[in-house]
Amino acid sequence: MQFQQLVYFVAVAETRHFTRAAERVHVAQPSLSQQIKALERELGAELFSRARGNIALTDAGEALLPLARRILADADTARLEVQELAQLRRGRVRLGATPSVCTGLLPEVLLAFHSAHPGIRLLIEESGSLDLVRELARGALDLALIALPLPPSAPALTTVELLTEDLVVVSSPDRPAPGGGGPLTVAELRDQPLVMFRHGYDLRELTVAACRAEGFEPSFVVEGGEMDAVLGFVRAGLGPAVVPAMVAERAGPGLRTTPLAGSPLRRTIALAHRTDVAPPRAARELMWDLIGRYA
Amino acid sequence: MQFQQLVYFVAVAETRHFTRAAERVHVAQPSLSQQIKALERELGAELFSRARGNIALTDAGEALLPLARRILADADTARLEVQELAQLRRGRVRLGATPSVCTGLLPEVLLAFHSAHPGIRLLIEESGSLDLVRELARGALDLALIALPLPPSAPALTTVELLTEDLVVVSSPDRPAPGGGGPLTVAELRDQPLVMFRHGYDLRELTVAACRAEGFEPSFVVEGGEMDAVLGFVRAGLGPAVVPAMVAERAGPGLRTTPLAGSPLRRTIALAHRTDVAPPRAARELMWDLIGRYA
DNA sequence: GAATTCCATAGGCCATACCTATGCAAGGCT
DNA sequence: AGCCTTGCATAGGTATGGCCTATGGAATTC
Repeated sequence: MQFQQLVYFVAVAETRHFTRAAERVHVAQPSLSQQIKALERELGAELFSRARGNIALTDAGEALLPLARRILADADTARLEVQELAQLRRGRVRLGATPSVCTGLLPEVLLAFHSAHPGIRLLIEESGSLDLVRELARGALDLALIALPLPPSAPALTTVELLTEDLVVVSSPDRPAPGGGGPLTVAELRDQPLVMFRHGYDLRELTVAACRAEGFEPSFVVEGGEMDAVLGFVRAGLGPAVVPAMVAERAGPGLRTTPLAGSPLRRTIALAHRTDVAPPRAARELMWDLIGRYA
Repeated sequence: MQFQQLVYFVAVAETRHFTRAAERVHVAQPSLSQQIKALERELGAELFSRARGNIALTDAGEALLPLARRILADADTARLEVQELAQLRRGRVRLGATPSVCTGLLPEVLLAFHSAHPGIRLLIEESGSLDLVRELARGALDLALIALPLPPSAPALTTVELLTEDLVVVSSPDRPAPGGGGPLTVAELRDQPLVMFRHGYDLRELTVAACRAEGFEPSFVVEGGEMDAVLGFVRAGLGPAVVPAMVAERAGPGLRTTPLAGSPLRRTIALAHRTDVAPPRAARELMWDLIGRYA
């Protein structure tokens, strides 16, 4: 059984006429006759009663017709669906990102991507790098934006470095500037109880690690909030916080930004995906957008 | 798109392995690779992510898989249904017959046919010849058993004469034999009020026509019943009736059968079907049974 | 009865599906 | 580290078979 044969069969069934059916499907009449005959031979039953000028379906033809139509409709549907996926008219991207990335660089990229491909659903998972790597490995995510280096448990992931950004100290302009106004050193944070993120933010691990490298354990005024809450606490004057420069820029008014001297605190944001399976078409497109914009 | 390509595609999707999929569908691995590639080219999208030892469906492949399965299942269903029809494991015969034929010759034929082909539904329409011919022409019947000659309105029907049978007079043994015991002439029915069938029985038209040919109009004790009722009335002694010899034979005890002298009353039962369309396979089989048994 | 209509058949051509042999890249083993 | 195995892709040759044109043959029409 072949798709062409079914097309021919349906054409004859609908026109009740071999010659006109042949015209409709754009083949010579003998070719159509042959294929109908081949189909009949394969199925072991006549499909049409060929009375001169009165072609009619036999009972076997009657039984085949609805199935043939459905098969052809399914084939059309398949072509259409696959094409829509390929042309990014449909689909989804499951993107994981750390909270600071979600706040910082994602919004404008996602806006541009969504404008270009309005049919693609964007599913964002906001988690710590560790969780994101696990979700990637499980296949629950197509892509993830994480801070390098990868956790040691990382399975076979491919990473593309997108950007390295400095971390800065934000504080309330209503309070004395930490360190007196100029660039700060990490050591100067020793006496500054910080507003700190909840566990899971790699910013937290990064900051704590930098303090420990300077020989002290940082102290926290308050800890546990998400990005927005932390900025709010800082703005209210609870204390300074260490955030990515990009976040500080966008945080709006009411915050003073102080760079860290010699940029000892940086982080590298990378795009990660599984090495063993290529990301879906839509995800590859988003990867391109990200790489083109930042790398 | 071709059925083979879908078969190969499903095999690879299920085994997640080109080489094993090739074994499963009994082709060489390069052939399978080529066909998958051809399918991907036609659809305009990759269907598998070919990572060494980890073949996985892409999103396009995910979209295609359920449709491919359904198409293949439909194709199997089509093959099966058509075969079952062809092998008389399923199907139906719509058979029309006059009431006397239904009573007389149909039962044993239908029993034999049903035993041979238990999957075939038998739909009997019991009507007068005129109605049967009309139903045949409409395509509402596959076959009809009618009394010849065909009504003048008969469209293009092919008839096969099955049998010619004498009509006989049945009467109650408790009453004096009509005509005194020997064979009767039609003329002798002039003084015999008959038990007569309802309109629609060709036996009625036949009998009345024979009487008129002898120059008299028959009179009826009672009229309007079906075959069983008529026999019952005769058995009860209401009067004699003219019935086919075959019916008289089967009518059981309680009836006296008197032949008509010189067999002036006969009828020919024929099998009729449309000339322009061949009857379905099952109907042809039943035709063969009828012709083999009676012609 | 000649013409027309319409499906089937015949024969040649070419596309393509299949095969075997080989290439090439990635792990795994000694 | 280097060889071997595994596994998909590629190359080239063969043959099946689908499509074409030309023709046959039966039934209907004028």
